[in-house]
Amino acid sequence: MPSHDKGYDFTDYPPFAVTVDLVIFTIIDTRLHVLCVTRGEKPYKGRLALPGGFVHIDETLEQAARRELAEETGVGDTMGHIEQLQTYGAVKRDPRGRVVSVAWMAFLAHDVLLTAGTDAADAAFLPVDDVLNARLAFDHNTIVVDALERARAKLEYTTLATTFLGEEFTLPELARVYEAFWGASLHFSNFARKVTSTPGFVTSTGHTAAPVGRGKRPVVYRRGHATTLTHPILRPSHEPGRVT
Amino acid sequence: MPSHDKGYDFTDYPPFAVTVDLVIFTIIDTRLHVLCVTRGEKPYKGRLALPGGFVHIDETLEQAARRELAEETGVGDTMGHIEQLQTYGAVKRDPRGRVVSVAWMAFLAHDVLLTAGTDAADAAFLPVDDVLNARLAFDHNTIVVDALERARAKLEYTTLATTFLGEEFTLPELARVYEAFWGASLHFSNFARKVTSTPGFVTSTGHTAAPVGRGKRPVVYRRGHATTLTHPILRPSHEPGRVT
DNA sequence: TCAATAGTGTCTGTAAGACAGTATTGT
DNA sequence: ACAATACTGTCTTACAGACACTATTGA
Repeated sequence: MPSHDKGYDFTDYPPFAVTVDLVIFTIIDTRLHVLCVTRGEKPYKGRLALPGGFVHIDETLEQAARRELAEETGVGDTMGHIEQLQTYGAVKRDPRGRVVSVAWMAFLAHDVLLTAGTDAADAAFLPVDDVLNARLAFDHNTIVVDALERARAKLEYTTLATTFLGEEFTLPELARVYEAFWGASLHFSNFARKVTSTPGFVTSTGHTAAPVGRGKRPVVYRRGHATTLTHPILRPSHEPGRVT
Repeated sequence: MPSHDKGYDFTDYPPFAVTVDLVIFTIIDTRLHVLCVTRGEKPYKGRLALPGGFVHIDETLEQAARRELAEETGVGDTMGHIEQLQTYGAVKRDPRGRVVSVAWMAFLAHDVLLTAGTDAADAAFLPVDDVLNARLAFDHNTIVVDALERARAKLEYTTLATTFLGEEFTLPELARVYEAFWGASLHFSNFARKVTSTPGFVTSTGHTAAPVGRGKRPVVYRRGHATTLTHPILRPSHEPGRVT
């Protein structure tokens, strides 16, 4: 029990445990995947769960999230994208006691994951549909649903789709990121025109990549400096994101 | 220290305190206000702060937020709008020890506040600019900035602006809600056409209200069933919301 | 009558969506 | 030659923004 001796007492607060849980998205072979672990301890032993763990007493929430991310995937701080999602605090969400969990969402390129050595043998990327249909531990199903909806919405008005790709990428590859998230095939010709005409979204490298199958060589692009889109790339469903 | 006797121990988790803090917005006389309290205890005694308090061991985070909202304003659960904003967990954000705060944002109509009796004499609605310029306790300045940006963005693509008004309202009143948040005068004629042509945004009552000054009687509307807007009402600045 | 408020009508520029057409590649 | 991929061009429709104009009210 911490006593900081500053003229006031702090011994009578309700004792909580605080954890972080991560929804780590990546795209493997045009399909969206989420990192899951199999729990080796009670409670929910043997069940699928999101990676996460207790926040240390001397680290911030973001440090805890990045630490867990590094432990499970091996990627460093500069890779990809991470942001706080929401905090879950139902009274009985953890049978061990009162645990509040700060959920985070991370976007990673899959080729980064291949080079980064992960020693977590119990962790695996599963297709998002399989994760949604599985019975996860705790309230992790809810967290995945919330993260997915938030991620889908953010792709519309940010340039974060590029974080799923390497340093260099082609427009068809970028389009497949959107399609993986939205589950719909978008009109590529209009997509390409929109992306290239948005200032700061992508910049051409001038050279082309190897042809895909028997086709024209696609132009190779890099990320631009823009982070938000004035004119969003809307989902083909034409329905706006449900916002909570 | 809770021991639930389920075959595993839970005594070695780091001890945290969890609080909720509320950014309660309302519009008074066309200006945006935020509820602030003056702290009567250490730390930061005498300083302005956001209303909030410790989460009880047997209540959810949302219950704690709604309890604090009711304590400070006297409004019930069905009034206005409340949503979770973000959680703040810097290591030394509270000098008493390790406190994680779940921030919430609430939208309330001012006339509701007048009828609801509030017994919190230390609480007062202050103009948002004054709050932003004041040195608040803890990291509450950051929380207010984050809440304001989130609120401004949500007005664009939701119908939440109506939560600042009574059951019945006029289009000029609704326009002034947007102007209060965005700090810019919008083109009212286009605004009125857009609002009335958006299905489910507002429904006309058929009758008119008293004239404002020497002018035409405005038509009285009620809220529609829509919650999100397919075609957002964009800020006149034409800059999209900065998203973090 | 005048000024202030609350709209309605109209015009223009821009962007989205559909889709035809062209260029480049492997088989 | 043909099919597959990666674009470019064009057309239509819709909406945003600007602004002129009308309607109603009090001073």
